[in-house]
Amino acid sequence: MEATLSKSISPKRPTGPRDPVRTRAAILDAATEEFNGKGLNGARVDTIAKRSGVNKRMIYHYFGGKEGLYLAVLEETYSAIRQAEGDLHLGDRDPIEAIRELVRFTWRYFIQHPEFLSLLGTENLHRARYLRQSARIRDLHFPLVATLSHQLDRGAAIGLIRPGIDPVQLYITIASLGFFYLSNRYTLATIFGRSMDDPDSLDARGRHIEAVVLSYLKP
Amino acid sequence: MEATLSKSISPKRPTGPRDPVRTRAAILDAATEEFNGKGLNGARVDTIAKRSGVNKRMIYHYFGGKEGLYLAVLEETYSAIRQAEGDLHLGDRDPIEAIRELVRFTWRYFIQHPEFLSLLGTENLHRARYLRQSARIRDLHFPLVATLSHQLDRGAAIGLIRPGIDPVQLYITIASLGFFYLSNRYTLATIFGRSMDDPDSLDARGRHIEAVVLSYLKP
Amino acid sequence: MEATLSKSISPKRPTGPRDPVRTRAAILDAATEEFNGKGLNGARVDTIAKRSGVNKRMIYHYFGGKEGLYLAVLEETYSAIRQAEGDLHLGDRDPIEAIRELVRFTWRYFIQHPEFLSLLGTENLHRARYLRQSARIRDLHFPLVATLSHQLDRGAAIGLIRPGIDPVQLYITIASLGFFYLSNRYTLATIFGRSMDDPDSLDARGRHIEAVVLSYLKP
Amino acid sequence: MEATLSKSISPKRPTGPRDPVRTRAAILDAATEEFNGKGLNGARVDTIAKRSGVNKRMIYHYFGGKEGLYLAVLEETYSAIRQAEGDLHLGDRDPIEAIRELVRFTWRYFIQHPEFLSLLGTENLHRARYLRQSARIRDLHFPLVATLSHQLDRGAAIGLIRPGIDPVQLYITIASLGFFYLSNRYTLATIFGRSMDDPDSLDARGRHIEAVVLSYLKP
DNA sequence: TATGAATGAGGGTTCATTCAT
DNA sequence: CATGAATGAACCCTCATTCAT
Repeated sequence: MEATLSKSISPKRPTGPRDPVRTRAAILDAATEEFNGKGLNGARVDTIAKRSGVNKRMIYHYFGGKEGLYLAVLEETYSAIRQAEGDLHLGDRDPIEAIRELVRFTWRYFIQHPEFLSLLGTENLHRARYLRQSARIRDLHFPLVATLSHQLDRGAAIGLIRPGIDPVQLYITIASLGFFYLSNRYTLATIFGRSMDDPDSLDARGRHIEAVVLSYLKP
Repeated sequence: MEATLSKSISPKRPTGPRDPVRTRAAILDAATEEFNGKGLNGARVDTIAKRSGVNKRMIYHYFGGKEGLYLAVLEETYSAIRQAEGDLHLGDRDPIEAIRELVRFTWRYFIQHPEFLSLLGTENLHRARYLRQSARIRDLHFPLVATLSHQLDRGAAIGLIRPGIDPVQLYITIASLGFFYLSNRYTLATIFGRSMDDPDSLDARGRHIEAVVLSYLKP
Repeated sequence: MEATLSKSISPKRPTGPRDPVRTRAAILDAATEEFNGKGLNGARVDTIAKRSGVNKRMIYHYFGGKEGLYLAVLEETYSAIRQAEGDLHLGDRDPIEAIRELVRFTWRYFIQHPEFLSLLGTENLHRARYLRQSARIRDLHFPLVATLSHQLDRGAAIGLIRPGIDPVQLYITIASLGFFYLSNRYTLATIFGRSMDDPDSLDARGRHIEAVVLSYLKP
Repeated sequence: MEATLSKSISPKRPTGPRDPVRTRAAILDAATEEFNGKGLNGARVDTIAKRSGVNKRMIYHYFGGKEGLYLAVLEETYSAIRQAEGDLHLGDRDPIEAIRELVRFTWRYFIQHPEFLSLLGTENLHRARYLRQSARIRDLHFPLVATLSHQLDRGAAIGLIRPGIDPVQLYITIASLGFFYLSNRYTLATIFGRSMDDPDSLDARGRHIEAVVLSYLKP
């Protein structure tokens, strides 16, 4: 998605006169790239302006400032994953299948969206000071919990899933197993002296995660 | 440990005349506190100097600069957890007991040492650029892997543990389940609208983690 | 020229709103004064900013940094002397006359432009590390060598000038005789206990230089 | 001379306890090297201490400070060239021969002692502020002027040398022709795009200088 | 005599943001 | 809507020098 945007918007050519939508998108896109891997403090407003081919002043016009821009990026990022998650229609499947699919999707999404991991890391370093200001963010997560809760109940009722599992706890576990591996892969590779990045390692981790979660679901 | 040092060294009083060991320790201590929660870019050398009660120049004298100091903090932090881990003497216990103890210890340690989580987050944002320069770091982790491997083998031999478990994979999982919850508790609390910090929640998470890991070990 | 600029731009009054050309010139002017007599290391960016009446940040905006500014000053300085030299139209005169004029001009120019001497001294202390990065500098000196070469050939052909004189060697000699006297006048005055600065001494040196060069030209 | 000292005093090994003469010499030697090519501002007291294998405090003990050390280096440097010059016994030769020998010696000495050129450049950048404080410096130069004056008079009396030549003026010219070429060789090489450093170029310049001076002497 | 830890005053540079056009 | 020159506050780091041992 990011690559697509990068391709469609030349970083050198100005966005052209008077195209607010495009200007806004270009800024957001460049900002996502810059905040990812540089953090909030490390990111440079100048770099974002240059990369987006937009005048620096526009960032203040559209987003109020660096922090406003950062929050917009954060919201956009969360919105994107929940959107993709919703497209899975997990509610329509069998309980075990639904959870297995969520596990696989989460792992895949984390691999394909390093900016999601990075931005969350940054935001937690700041103790969610910015995310907390978001009005939309809570609502974005109701469906996920509701669906998971529904499937756990159904699975427990027919004896396929251990009863009493907290859906939030379970989701955190599903996310944990992939998130930590990927976001900490650099230090992990260093301390264990072993690549974490190559396709084989990623596959092995994916299978391991699935095994861990499904073992836990068993009654 | 940090708390202890913080208490014994007044931030206002100078470290006293000519006490290199104490000066070095005071700097390291203040730096750990500053890098934790501010990150590498956000941390201020001036603040570290002021908090440690030593002249700013001494930081350059002892650590070469901000980055050298940061690396020293990182090494110290890793060293501390591996040290505490070693004190558990996991090799002397029964396999399941040893792993259960490692799970509990890890969770406890993460709770009590937020600076460990924070520093690792920061270092991974920088893709382990600094940690990679450390010569000692690999050696620090041999014992952990060796012990875990040994216990997994023993457990598998007597039919108590599922065979074929990769010890590194397992350790990453054990760490994941606590690390992600704690380091991301701020965004998690925000998106799920539920406290993650109170004792009850921490206890519940601890029990959940233990259940997940032990389910997975079962043959 | 420098004096003129210094007069026209008050060091206290800001350069006025939004006048890039003037801002750039003001910085360059103040920098020439500061590098002259302080050297590269001794010069202070703060002083340059203050003297030029512009914000310190602008120096980085226009010149990239202290060293970039220094190189710009260097190029400007070289450009100025070659420009003035070109205005003599030495190619249009008789050979001996042309060289005599070059000798006189060079001496006069060195007296009137102490910053030229000083900057070259500084740059040679640094082994031309900065000048070497200049793309324009070579081209600036082609005409001088060409003209001198032409006149030496003509003079030799009609028997007025000793044949076989290397134009570069001759130019270096012409410059030497004035440059060394002026740039080293402070130590020379000290070791010989005799003023080198007063008009009479300067006149005497000028006549001496002319005599030396013309003696050498004779066949 | 410098090389000799550098060889006899290991930069790593401390000068040993209680050897004032050796300590002083080691500092002076390292300082000459550091001031040469770095200038007064660019030179670092720490570097001098490290290179001389002597504690930094000793520099303050023996020379009072950086500037005192610099002056000592300056005096030492002047003293060395005048000493070597005196060893030529120019007063005992024929006039033309004596001057030719002085020209050759000066050129050779400048080539072999780049620190002499560099230090004089530095000192003149500071308008001889430090050298002027030296009590010895004047006396060091009497013999040179006296000898030169004597030989010029003798040569004029027997019709071999143009009468009325000012010995100081002549000496400055002799020094100029070599000094400028060597001290400015870096910028000269850059602007003329031609090496000034190789043996052939140095030889050519030496012959040129001799020709210029001798042409001028002719009645 | 000798050591090296400690100091305080700045040096160059960077940055988010504002302002005139 | 758009530009990029201009700003001032800090930030990291350096250095000559002094002090306790």
